[in-house]
Amino acid sequence: MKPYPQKMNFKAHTILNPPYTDCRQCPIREMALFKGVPKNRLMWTQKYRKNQTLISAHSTIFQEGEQHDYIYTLFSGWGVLYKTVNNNGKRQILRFLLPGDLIGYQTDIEGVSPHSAGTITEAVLCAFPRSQLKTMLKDNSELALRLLDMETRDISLCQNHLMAAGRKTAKESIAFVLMELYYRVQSQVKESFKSSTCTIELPITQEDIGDAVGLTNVHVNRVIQELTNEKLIICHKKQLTILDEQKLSEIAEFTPDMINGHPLI
Amino acid sequence: MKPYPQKMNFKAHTILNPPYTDCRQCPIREMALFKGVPKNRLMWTQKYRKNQTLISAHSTIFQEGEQHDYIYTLFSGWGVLYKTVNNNGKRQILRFLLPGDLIGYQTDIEGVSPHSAGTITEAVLCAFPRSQLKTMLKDNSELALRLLDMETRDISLCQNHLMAAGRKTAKESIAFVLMELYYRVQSQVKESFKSSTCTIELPITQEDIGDAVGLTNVHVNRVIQELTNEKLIICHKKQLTILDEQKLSEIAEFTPDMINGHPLI
DNA sequence: TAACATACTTAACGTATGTTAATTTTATTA
DNA sequence: TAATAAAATTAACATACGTTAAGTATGTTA
Repeated sequence: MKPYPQKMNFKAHTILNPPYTDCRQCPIREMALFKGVPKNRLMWTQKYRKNQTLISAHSTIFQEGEQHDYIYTLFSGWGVLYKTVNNNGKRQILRFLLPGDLIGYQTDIEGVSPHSAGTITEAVLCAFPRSQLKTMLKDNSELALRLLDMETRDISLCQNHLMAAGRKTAKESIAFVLMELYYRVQSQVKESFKSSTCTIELPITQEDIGDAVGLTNVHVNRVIQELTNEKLIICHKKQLTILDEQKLSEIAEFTPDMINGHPLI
Repeated sequence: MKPYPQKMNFKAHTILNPPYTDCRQCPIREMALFKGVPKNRLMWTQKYRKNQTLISAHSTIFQEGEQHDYIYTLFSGWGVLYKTVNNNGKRQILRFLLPGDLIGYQTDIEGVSPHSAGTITEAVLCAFPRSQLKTMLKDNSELALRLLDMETRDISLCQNHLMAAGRKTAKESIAFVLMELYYRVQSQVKESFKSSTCTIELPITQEDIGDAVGLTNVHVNRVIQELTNEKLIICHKKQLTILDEQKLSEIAEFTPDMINGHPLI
């Protein structure tokens, strides 16, 4: 197997054009860290935040082993958190990042990140200095509790993910990834749209799916063909349609409350 | 493969003989949740905690899908956090539990646990009502920050574990598990003993190791024989000796600061 | 100490998934 | 629109790990 390129095919962190949004007007705030903070107390966010940055697809946000002084909120687009096994050059995707997700909070005591973060699609990031966050958490226990909830959700996602990678067959774990992403996306769209469609935009490659659960792109393709032939899904041109939610849930052993049981809204 | 028994061979949660320890005198407090709380403010812990319970080896603490009103601190002994794949009966160990570890904080919004917890050896647990903890966290931002640090460490452990299960070979991932446990145990013993020995008590079975990284007990055995023949380890009668820390670290891609970078003491 | 259960060890064989490589489809850029 | 790169698809073949099973060592209980 061709090892995952060390220098990535990612273009270096490219800031294309920084737009700007007032935190008080932020349409995704209820999914993000500052959920529930009253608008008149969003002064500090306004004061300390960097302007938003628009980043091209397949860029690096930060790399494993690096220090970085900012923590980020994904405002729009998809991203990915991953680690690379140096011995064999393989990549393990730890998590797909969707709007509202916090990126870069985790570091060791020296501020070094244990994983890399990058974009999958073009994306907009909000940034906040880590030092400021620490102060804010100390002074504001509600914010600390909110962050605690987010980290607790991340542990649950990671544990489910671990079970998929460690103990599920290829078919089960691929079904699991698809269902998880399907529900995470669905939980972000408005209630009114939720039941109206069973198709989502899925901007990831089959290699990404494989790197999430420890399979090769070739084998992921075999399984996706199988799921397609069984009329469980249609997965084509970055669109995923779930044809048989019931059966797919059984194969994946996925229940919607793995997502909805840890709501971020 | 024989599926992991649904009803476990675990004896039902057996309280053998409840000892008692004053929180203010607790010898492991610096590794546990209440680290750093001044002794004169440990009143609430004294007031609300249940007496310690001594639990026999291979018992269930709580089960996946159950509600439980207490959160626990492992005072002594080893435990394990796991999930079971219903489809194929396999067990995925999420984490080995060592003294100081917090058990049962994670639940969904209805208070249902996403995983099971059990003991490996005889163990002593401290218990605290979940409802009280919530209040304490709100009133005491230091405690919330401490819990946040513990959860952040758990995410890191889980992410490393995920990489081992998903992208490492059998040899690499088994070496990884051994190194992680070796360092976690070493980080718990006093500084003075640290360098004096490279042997630890390892009370787990080869099946446990397999269930942690997605391998069968037979294959774990093959690899352990291989590591033994290469004079990297001695693993016999629940004792593990690291003969070549350097080489083993390279195989596992394990660095001590994966543990020490998130110190709980 | 005997009897039993659990864990470890080893071997022979099976299979799910990996590897390589060629072809086709889809996306990107000139 | 043509030219090129990236992703998906398919086939033939290779292998790391799983399965089964039998034997040995170790731990536990009567």
